[in-house]
Amino acid sequence: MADRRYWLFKSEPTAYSFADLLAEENQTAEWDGVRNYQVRNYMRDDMRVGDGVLFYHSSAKPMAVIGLAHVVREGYPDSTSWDPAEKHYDPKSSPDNPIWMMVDIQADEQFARPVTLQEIKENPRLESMLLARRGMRLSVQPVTKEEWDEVISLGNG
DNA sequence: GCCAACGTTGGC
DNA sequence: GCCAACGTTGGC
Repeated sequence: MADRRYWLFKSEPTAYSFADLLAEENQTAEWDGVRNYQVRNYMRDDMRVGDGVLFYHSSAKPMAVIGLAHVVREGYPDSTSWDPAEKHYDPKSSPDNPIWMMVDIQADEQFARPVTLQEIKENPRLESMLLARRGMRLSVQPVTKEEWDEVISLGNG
């Protein structure tokens, strides 16, 4: 697993929380609904089975990384994109020309305590985390090995 | 509830 | 191909 990569997935817990993921069968869910090209490209080109996922609650109390998951299925077409009944329906997408991708993730563990956005911003070892950057709105972000290790040591330390 | 940041859209 | 308008994100 020398080239294992790490990611941060954002979710508003009122829409989908880490507890929701834990409640799924096999603690596994499709990460559908992504409608941003940069994130689509991460999912299509860079994510591999086994990659680590920091699960982050946005617009929440607290705003924090709350637990860990990992990728269990690599990028494949997001079927919700061509379903008119879906919230994130995109008429340009079809089964023959999918446009949007999703991956599956499986929960590993909830942290002993949430690692808040505030402490991430205040931690010099995490100052380069994309999450802490002004205006950074990507719902899926790459995370370095150093950042991954530091966040875990805060959450479980 | 506000609004800055930023991606997307569409007129030209 | 430019860029103003618009919609969304997401912290504050």
